Parts: sequence; C-alpha cells; structure tokens
Amino acid sequence: MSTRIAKSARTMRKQPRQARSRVMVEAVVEAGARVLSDQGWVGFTTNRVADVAGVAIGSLYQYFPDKLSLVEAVRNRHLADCLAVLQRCASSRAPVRQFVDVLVQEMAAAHSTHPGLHRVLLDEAPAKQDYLDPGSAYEIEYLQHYAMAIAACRPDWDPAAIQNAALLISDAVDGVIHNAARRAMLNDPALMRALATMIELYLSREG
Amino acid sequence: MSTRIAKSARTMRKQPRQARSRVMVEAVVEAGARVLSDQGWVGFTTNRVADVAGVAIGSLYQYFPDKLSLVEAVRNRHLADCLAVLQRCASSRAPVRQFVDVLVQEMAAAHSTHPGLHRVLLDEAPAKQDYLDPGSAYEIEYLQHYAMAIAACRPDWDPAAIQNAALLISDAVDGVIHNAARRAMLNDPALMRALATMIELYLSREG
Amino acid sequence: MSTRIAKSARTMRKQPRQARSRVMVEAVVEAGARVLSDQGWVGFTTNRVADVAGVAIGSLYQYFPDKLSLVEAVRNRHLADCLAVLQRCASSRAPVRQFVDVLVQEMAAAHSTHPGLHRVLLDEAPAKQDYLDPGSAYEIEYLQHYAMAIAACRPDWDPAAIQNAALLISDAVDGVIHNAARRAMLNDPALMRALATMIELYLSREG
Amino acid sequence: MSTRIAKSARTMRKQPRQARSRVMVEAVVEAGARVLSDQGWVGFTTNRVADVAGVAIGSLYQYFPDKLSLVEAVRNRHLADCLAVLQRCASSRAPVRQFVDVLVQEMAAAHSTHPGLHRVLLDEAPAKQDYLDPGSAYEIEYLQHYAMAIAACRPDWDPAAIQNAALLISDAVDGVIHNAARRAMLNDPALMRALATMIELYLSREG
DNA sequence: GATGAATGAGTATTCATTCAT
DNA sequence: CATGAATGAATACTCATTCAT
Repeated sequence: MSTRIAKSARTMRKQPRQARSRVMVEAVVEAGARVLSDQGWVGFTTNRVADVAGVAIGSLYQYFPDKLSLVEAVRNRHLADCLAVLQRCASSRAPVRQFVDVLVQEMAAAHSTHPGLHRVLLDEAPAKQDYLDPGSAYEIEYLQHYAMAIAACRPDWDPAAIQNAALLISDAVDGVIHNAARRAMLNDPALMRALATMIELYLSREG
Repeated sequence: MSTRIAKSARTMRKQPRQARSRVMVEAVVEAGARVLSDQGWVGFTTNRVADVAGVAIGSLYQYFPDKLSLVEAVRNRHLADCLAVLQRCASSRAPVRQFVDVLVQEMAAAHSTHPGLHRVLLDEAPAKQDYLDPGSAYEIEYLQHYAMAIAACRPDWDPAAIQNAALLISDAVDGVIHNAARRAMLNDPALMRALATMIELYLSREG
Repeated sequence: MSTRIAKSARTMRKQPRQARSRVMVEAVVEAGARVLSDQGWVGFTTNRVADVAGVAIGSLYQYFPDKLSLVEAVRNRHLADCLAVLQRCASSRAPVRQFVDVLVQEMAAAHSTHPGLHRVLLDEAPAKQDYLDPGSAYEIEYLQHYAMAIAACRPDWDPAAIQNAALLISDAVDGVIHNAARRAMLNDPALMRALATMIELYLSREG
Repeated sequence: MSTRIAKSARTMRKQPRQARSRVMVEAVVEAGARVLSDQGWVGFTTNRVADVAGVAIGSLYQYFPDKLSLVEAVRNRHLADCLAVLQRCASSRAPVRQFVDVLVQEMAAAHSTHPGLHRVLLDEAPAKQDYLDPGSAYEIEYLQHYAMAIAACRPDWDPAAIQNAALLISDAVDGVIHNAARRAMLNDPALMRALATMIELYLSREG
C-alpha cells in the first residue's frame, strides 16, 4: 500500500481526484500498453498515446511529468498482473505437473491482451541507469516471485538451485511466450503443451 | 543462391565492384551491428553508423538506399553466423547430450561479440508488414536449420513433433541467452549448464 | 481619476465588490510582482502566479481577462510607489544636495523589496504597439513627476532643459539602480554615494 | 586567439569549413542579434531566427548545439564591438572632455544597429548559474575595459575609486543609451550632450 | 565516386485559457 | 462564485535523406 503511494509519488505529477480524471488516467495507461505492445518503443510517442486514449496531449502531461513516468505506470500495471499469476501458482501447493500447467496457461493468458508488452518493457523501454544491472526493481521482484513459486513445489532444492531455476524458467517461458505472441501462436495447444512438458521435466528431475 | 541475389536486389543500390567499395560496405555493416547491439534500435542512426564506420554519410547512401536495407544487411550477416552454428551441431551426428552442449556453448559464443544484436534484430528492428508473419524469410530459414539439427539426433520423431520442438527449443534458447546477455551472465556456467540440461531432458524424453 | 477608471475598464473583468474579492485581487497582484521580480518574464506564468497567490487559476481569470491585464495591474501598483517617492522629493523644496540624497536613497529602497520588478516591467513585459512609443502612459507620468521634482530645485532652468534633465537623470538612476539590484549591490554605500554625487554635480552646474 | 577557439569549442558543434557554411553561421548570428534586439528573449525562438536568417532549422542546429550557445555567439560578437569602442577611447590619451565625447558618441553608434541587444543580453538572456554573480565573464571583461579607459584620463585616482567610477559610469551610460534606444532618441543631440556633460563633470571633479 | 552541408517533417513538452462541476 | 481538469497551439531539438561541390 505505502509502496504503491511512494511509487505513484515519483511517477505522477498529481493524484487524480475527481472521477473524470481517474478515468482519464486509466485510459492513458491502457492506451500506453496497447501502443507499446503494438508499435514497440519507437512507435511509442506521447501524442500517439494521447490520440489512442482519446485525450488531449496536455491532459496526459497533467498527470505524467514525462514519457518515462508513463512507461513506469504501464510497467507497474503489467508487473502486478504477472505477480498475481505467480502468486496463484505458488499458493496452489500442487504437484509439479499441475503447477506448471497453471503457470504456462495463465502466463499465456496474461500476455494475450498485449502480446508484445512484456518484451518491450524488458528490452526496449529505457534503460535509466540500470540497463546492465540485473537488479532493476522490476526484475528483482519478478524473479523473487518465480523463486517462491518454484520453492513451493521443490522444497527439497537448495536456494542456489532455486535461484538458478527461477532464472532459467522465467527466461525460457518468456522467450517461448513472447515469440509465440509474435507468431500469433499463443493459442497453439501443442506448443504450450510442449513448453509445459519441458519445464515439468526439468523441475521433476533428480538433482 | 537465387535467394541471395533476389535479396541483394532489394537491399543494395549497387554491387560494390572494386575492392575499396567492398571494404567500405563491410565496415558499414560491422559498424551497424555494433551500434545496433550497443545502442539498440533507438540509437541506430545512419549518421552514427557512418561515423563509427569512418565513412561519410553520403557514401553509406551510395550503397544502401535507406536505413532499412542497412538493417537487412546486418540481419543477413548475423543469420549466416547462427546457421553456421546449427549446421555444425546438425552434422555432428552426436548423441543428444553432446549435441545440446555444443549448441548452447556455441550459441552463447555467437552472441558474445554483439550481445544485444540478435534480440534487437528480432524484436526492435521494424516490423513493417511481417511483424505477425510467422513466415519471414529470416525465421523460416532459422527454424528449418533447427529442425534439421533436431532431426539429426532424434530421427525417430515424426515431422510435426520435430517442428514443434524446433519452435520450442529455439525460442527457449533465445529467451535464456538474450536475457543472459542483458544481465551479462553469458559466461555463467551454472545457467548455461541448466539450460543444456533442460533441453537435453526434453529431447531425451520418451515421445 | 478618469484615467484610473478608464484603465481599470481595460484591465479588470469586473470590479471586486466584496471584501473577499478585493483581498484575492490584492494577493494575486502581490504574487505577480514577486514572480515577475524573482523569475523574470519567462517565469511569469499565470498558473504559477495563481499558485503563489494561493488561489485557483480559474479565480484569477475571473478578475483579469488575460495575462497582460495582470501585468498592467502590477505595473500600476509599482508606478504608484515610484511616484510617491518623487512626490516626496519634489515637495521637500530642499537644496539640490538634499534632494538628490533623498531621491537616490528612497529609489534604492523602493526597489529592494522586488529588486527585479522595475526592470522587467520596463524592458521585458511586452511591448506590443507602444514599444517604441516614448509616450506610453506609464512613462509619461513617470517623467512628468521627475520634471516637477527637478523644477522644484532648479526653478531657474527653462522647461526644455528640465525635460532633458528629467530624461537623463531618470534613465541614469534607473540604469545604476537596476544593475546594482542585479549585482546585489543596492546596499553598497560607495556606489550610491557616487550616483548621488554625479547627479548633484549635474544639477548644480551653471547652465 | 586561443581564447577565441576555446570559446568556440564550447559553443559550436563543429567549425564551419566550407565558405558556404561560414556565410550561413554569420547569417544566423546576425539574425539572432536582430531577433533578440527586436523581439526580446521571449520572441527569440530558434525557428524564427532560422527563418530570418533564411536557413532551415536543421542547419542552425548543425552548428549550434542548442539555443544557449547561439546566444553565446551573439553575445561574444556584441562584446567584441563594445570592447573595441572602449579600447579606442582608452588609447586616445585625450583630456576628459574629449574622452567622454568619443565614448558617448561611439557607444550610441554601437547600439544603433541593434538597439535592444545590449539590454537583452544583460538582463533577459539567461542566467546560467551566474545571474546574481557580478563576475560573469562577460561583465568582468566589460568593466575591466571601462576601468582601463577611466584610468587613462584620471591617472591620479586610486584603484578603488576607478572601479567605483567604472561601475557607475558604465551603468549610467547603459541606462541612458538603452532607454534612448527604446524611445528612438539615440540621435537626439541634446540628450547625448547632457549625458556627456554629466559624466564629464563627474570625472573632472576634485576627488 | 566521395563528401558533408542543408533540409524539414516529426517528437517531447509547456502554458494561456476555457468550462463543466 | 470558486475550482482545477482539459485543451492544443507553439517551442526546442533530432535525424533520415538529398545534392551541390
């Protein structure tokens, strides 16, 4: 909660008070996600986002001090979605097979509204000081949740192995899902099945 | 061959005949790869590439009609490198374990001179009409080679399974390697080992 | 008087009738003076003035039809202050030396609350049609008072000489004082003394 | 000489090599001076300057990295003009009367091509870190030359008195001349005469 | 052929002003 | 009446591309 507010403080010029403005901010963030996903970072111009959101450019800048804080808002929203998926997986205390099935299916779902978004956020969207820093807040939190989810179904592994697996699996899932998104194959059951199998095999192996 | 020529026709304004010109074109493509890898698509300006290559901007445009055809040239060169790796793997007629080890290791190596290049080419470099096209010449050829390499070590699988595995493995390897590049972890033996293990498990499974 | 009303008509959207309104208008004008003095014409934005005054931007526009009429109001207030100084000097029927001492000292004082204001009003605040007009109401009144003050201590000079001296002295005083303000030297006694001496010498000379 | 180059290095993106470009840079600086003088800092937009200079906006930015360095160039040119006047006055080893006559006349002349320029440069043009700093390079050099010129005709004064007089006279002359420029009275002989007289009286006085 | 000066459409951002609440 | 959200024209600056030398 307090985190939420702190983040907003750095991100937003002012809090939208009236209902009208809250709707507007929501529309802008949604438009931002769509544009980012569809056109990539190059096509992500503030004027285009405002256009797509159906608001004037000035209105956008009344809530977001600059382009980057708009991206930050989109990022935060997307991060929340992903973490929710991971939390559902982790809490299910299910055997590996079931855990992986849920993971793959829900991740695919979470990426199907804005297929390119995750990738753009990770790869293209700049880059402040921490481009080479594996510890950007975004990634740290993401990986932590992955680790927790893995720990839930392999409580016998030691922490290093879990960290390693978190890295491996999150990147593999990301790679497959984002390329599937690029190829409009997110709904291909064979591919998703294969992905689940691969991960399951890895998580089920004898250390 | 014929493909090569056809591409060139679309790509290059004129064939460099003299040695001097060939050297210049080579320098420009190399500079393009470096800039693309180091600065991403946003930093990839024709003037900067010309600067890095040490040629005049006018000279660049003598051989490349526009920015996109320069990218195409870089892409083709990188593609050739990757295909070479796959060919070496495929021809080795080795058991799965060895095949996978070579694949991971050489892929990591192929990405370490220009760590960001592959990703930028695939994700950022525009997109035009074929963004959702799973059949861009680039990818088709890439996947075909993957499929051939897999077929070499699992001759018992049927073509559909092989296609599927090609997709899965190429995307997973890409995902892990490009994120490793982003995190400067291409040399982390544990991660590379884990990647190899995961793929090996998948390719070794009973269909 | 009639001048006053005519100006107001051009300047204010409506007369503030209630006490609350008059307070608000006063606050806005004061804030305008401060912002103008501190940030110059470039920093003089209506939203900032409203902020500093602690009123809503909409309220500001209830009394001032546009930015320029707000400036006009600030100008009028500052003019009144300056004229008061001159009137005190003129009425003192003192010998030259004393007249000049009072003039320099009080002018310096009048400029020390908002050191940059006078300059900004004269030089930066726009300009429109009367930029080259030596007869803007503001200046005419200013110079008239200067002339009257000079006439009071040199009744022997003819009107042309007095007009000339008014121009010379007002501009010289302005120049020295506003540059002193810029250099935070308004309190430098040596400089103020020198200024007084120079003017005294001029006013004491044999025509 | 080396100063010239050092300044240019901080100011200009690249040195104009070909004749064509030297002409262009010259035109831009001249246009900058005109716009600054005529429209003040608010009207000084890079696009307008480019327009007035008759060049494309992009061309302007090929030589000046930003707006401020263009101002710097204009400033340097104007400074050189003023210093030239002062140097002529200082070297003339003439009695006070003649020195002052030359000073006033030449200063008026130097300000008549771009009447508002000097004021805008001093008062409006920003202001980097040194707005309240009486020691901006520009002003220091300006005042030094004034002091030297005064020292030439009053070798009997002590340094402090000369510094003081330099401040007083430069500001008074500036004030009168820039207001005269504003009123299109730079050619009024009575006013210029009066200014000369006032300064002469001050410089001729018994310390 | 090679060069690099010139071009201008396009991008992020501000700010005077209006008007629905 | 007071409020402050919304507007969009205007501004500084970039970069792909051309063409005179």
